[in-house]
Amino acid sequence: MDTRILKEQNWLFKSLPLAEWERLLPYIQPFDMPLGLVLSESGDKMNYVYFPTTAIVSLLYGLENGSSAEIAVVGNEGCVGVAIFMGGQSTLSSSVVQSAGKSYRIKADVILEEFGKAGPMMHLFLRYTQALITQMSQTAVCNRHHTLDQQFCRWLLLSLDRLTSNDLVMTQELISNMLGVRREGVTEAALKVQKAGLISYSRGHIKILDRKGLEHRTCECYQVVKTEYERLLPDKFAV
Amino acid sequence: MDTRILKEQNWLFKSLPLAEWERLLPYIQPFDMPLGLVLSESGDKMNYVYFPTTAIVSLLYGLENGSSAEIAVVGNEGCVGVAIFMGGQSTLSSSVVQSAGKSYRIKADVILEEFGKAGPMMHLFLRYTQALITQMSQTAVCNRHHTLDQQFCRWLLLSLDRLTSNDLVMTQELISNMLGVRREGVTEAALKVQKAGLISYSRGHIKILDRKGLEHRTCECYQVVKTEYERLLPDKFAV
DNA sequence: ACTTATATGTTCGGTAACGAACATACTATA
DNA sequence: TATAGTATGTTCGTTACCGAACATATAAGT
Repeated sequence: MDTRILKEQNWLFKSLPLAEWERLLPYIQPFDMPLGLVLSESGDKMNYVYFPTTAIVSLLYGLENGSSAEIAVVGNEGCVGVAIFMGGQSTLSSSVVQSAGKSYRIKADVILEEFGKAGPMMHLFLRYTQALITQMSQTAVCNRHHTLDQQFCRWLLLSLDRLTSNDLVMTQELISNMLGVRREGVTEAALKVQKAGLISYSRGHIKILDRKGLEHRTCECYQVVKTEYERLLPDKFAV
Repeated sequence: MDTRILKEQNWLFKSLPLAEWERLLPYIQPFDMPLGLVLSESGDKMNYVYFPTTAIVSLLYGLENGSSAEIAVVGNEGCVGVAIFMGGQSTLSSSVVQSAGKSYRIKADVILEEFGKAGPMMHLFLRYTQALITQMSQTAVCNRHHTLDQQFCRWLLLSLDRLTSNDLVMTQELISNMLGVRREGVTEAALKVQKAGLISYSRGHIKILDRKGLEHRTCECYQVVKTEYERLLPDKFAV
């Protein structure tokens, strides 16, 4: 097994100048992310910043009545645990592995030490945080104004952008938790999109057949956020 | 007219150590905020960071179809223009004065200069930004799961917390823009809340009669965000 | 092969908010 | 005091989503 740590596997790593990278390298730990793993619960003090490579993590917000909603998605373009360097130590959101895969992690104090130098890493991480803020804001507006159909397509595209394959391992039940709607609603949306020939699925496996079609069917929110990510995180897709 | 600049008028100012404060002081400009003034439009490069004292600013997100939604509110606890020090220079949200009043502003390069020292000001501003992220996230979930009634009460309370009086100057039409719903919906909500004796209003003036009642009628989102603000911005209410 | 668990499909009545059209009432100002 | 402008109130049919209950179908375990 190859245990080398590859700078190119995460956009934040890739964008670090060599000096900073070499300072961090001894502290980078490989970390496996099985589906459903909870990296942090609402209000928990966070001990690590996680850098997904092939995994995808959802930032979720829960309500008293048990319902919840995803406010952002993090893949190999970013990191989980911005609250650590933002100074709050914890967040009210919880982070859950939405798609199994690999990641790296670094202890909070190591991150804080390097971040405090106010060098390239700080600026990089802050720019990423702003991209995250954009995603959260657009999600808020999307929740208000767009249909479940559109949001379902948007969610598929967000996941797709963070994977190398066209297959998602994800039940409709889980998607409904992310989107903060009923499972039945997702079933209806999925049926429509399948009938339109854009996806096919069965028992927790979704295959994307027509990506362009999904982009056409979703709301503007997907493209707006993507464009802003590309502005803030240049060459993201050259990873 | 008294043109002295008072440190106590804005929580971020108040929380700055003296050394930082004195470095900034020469660059602080008083700035009047009339109702409806647009501080920045979506995608504009921002030239100032604004620090409201008696004014309230809404961060709004617009969609292609002309509808919009408020994603956060900023009063004398914070500042408008976090994108400047986050490194993005611009945001997709626009900022509009929701309640007329006064503020201070500081040029972007002055803020960046002090921020780059990675001292107390940086940590303060980042902690505030995290509070803002919390507010945005909770708004996203609230948009998804709570009734217009509850959101109307929440909106009143958010404004109230940033004012000294119990009177809001605000038409139902404007509130509907903020909440991203129809004006008629706001009228119905306002009627119910008025019948319950919690507010009284007429033609753009809303008087809060029973604040506790509003807190009881709104969703958890209001208190959750307030508590997190108090954790991240200690002694906020000692301003 | 049989059972159990899980994922998806379908139906039904209910409701919150929508879109549009229109009615009323207060305010400003000519 | 007449008039125009603005803010609020009311109605009606429509729609998207909800909540619950139930039906089917595929996979997993023994």
